[in-house]
Amino acid sequence: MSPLVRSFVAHFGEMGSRWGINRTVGQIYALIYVSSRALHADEIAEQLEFSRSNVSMGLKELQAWRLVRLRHQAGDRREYFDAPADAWEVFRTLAEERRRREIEPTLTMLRNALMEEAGSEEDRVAQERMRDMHDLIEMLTTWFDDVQRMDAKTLAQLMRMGSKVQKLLEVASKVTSLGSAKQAAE
Amino acid sequence: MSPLVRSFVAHFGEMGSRWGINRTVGQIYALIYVSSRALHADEIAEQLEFSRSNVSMGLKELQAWRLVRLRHQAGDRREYFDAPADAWEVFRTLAEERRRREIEPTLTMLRNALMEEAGSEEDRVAQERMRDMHDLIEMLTTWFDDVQRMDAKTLAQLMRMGSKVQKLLEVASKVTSLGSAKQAAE
DNA sequence: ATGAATTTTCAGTAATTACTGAAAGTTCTG
DNA sequence: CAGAACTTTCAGTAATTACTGAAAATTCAT
Repeated sequence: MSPLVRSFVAHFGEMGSRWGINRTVGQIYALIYVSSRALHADEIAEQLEFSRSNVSMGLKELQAWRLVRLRHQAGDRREYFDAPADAWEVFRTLAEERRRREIEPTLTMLRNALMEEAGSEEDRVAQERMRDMHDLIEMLTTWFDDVQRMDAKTLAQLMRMGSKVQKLLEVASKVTSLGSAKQAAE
Repeated sequence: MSPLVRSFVAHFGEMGSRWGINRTVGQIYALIYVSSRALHADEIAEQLEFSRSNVSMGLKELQAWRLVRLRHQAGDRREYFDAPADAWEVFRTLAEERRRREIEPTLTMLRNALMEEAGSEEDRVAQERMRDMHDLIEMLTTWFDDVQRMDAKTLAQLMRMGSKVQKLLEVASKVTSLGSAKQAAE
């Protein structure tokens, strides 16, 4: 492993452990991500100096996260793994998985809590806070769904605009049916 | 603690441990967040059945994340803690802290790696992947900065629009100087 | 200053999580 | 279908992380 790859892999190990992902899994992913070709488990074990079984478990987890893909090479029985190179795709996958694993269960818990009859003033306040949290999460995820549905071009355009979109919205509101009366008043 | 609060606290404990945050810290935060008034460390220790010192450490960490605020009550020497109730503010704080702790160091690492001379074809490919990742992260954070600078009204409007913003952008591009030639061609 | 009330630190221990090697399982080839 | 090539599982152990209680430090009132 070159020093370049080594530092990338090490950094991802550290970062992985700050997220729920464990260090070795982060390193395995990093190695596959920067690699120009698909790798098989023995190569990974050798390069990172992990046991073969550790690599096996790590790959299983990365597959569960859909961050790596299983590949087969003609005339070779071993399983090879590579990772999508498109960073935006990776980001999207991560977002989807986190949503499924963390966001959805949280929303379910909050909804259940909000269905309960508040037994006290304390509970009433608690429910109020939970409702705010629920509504924010729902808004953010709905919005993110919409963003995902946009094509890459629109998205890039929107991002490039940044806060200038504010101006655009102001203008837009003046030409929509709702805005026209307001425009006349101004 | 009512069953309502108990389940909220328990859930946050679980979720905390999936993020880098440890379980007890998650529970302490959850308790403070849903509470109608500021709490002091002994109350928290008693309610969650943690040792006083564990609570002390947890509060220190939550303060470092800027998720709780230290308060003083007149005529009481103890330190009370509460949490901002506005969910959007909480989200923003979390995003800022994660950025400082995780995103910025990652960008630094990537920039350093990209300054290095690639010593091999393998390194060249690795740098290419790192550049993609760097550019995506930078785009997302720049964009997020812009979003943060928007006022709440614009933001809500933008979110409510969701993917309909695509139509708006199409229209906008036709009335800008750059878009006018394109429009003529169509 | 004294000491009571409170918070923090930290060394030791408990609990959890990660990792390994050996064994079992699977898949393919001849 | 034997056995070679490869992957997975899992019980045991190592490493890490979390938690506690005792002691030290801080803060404040008198």
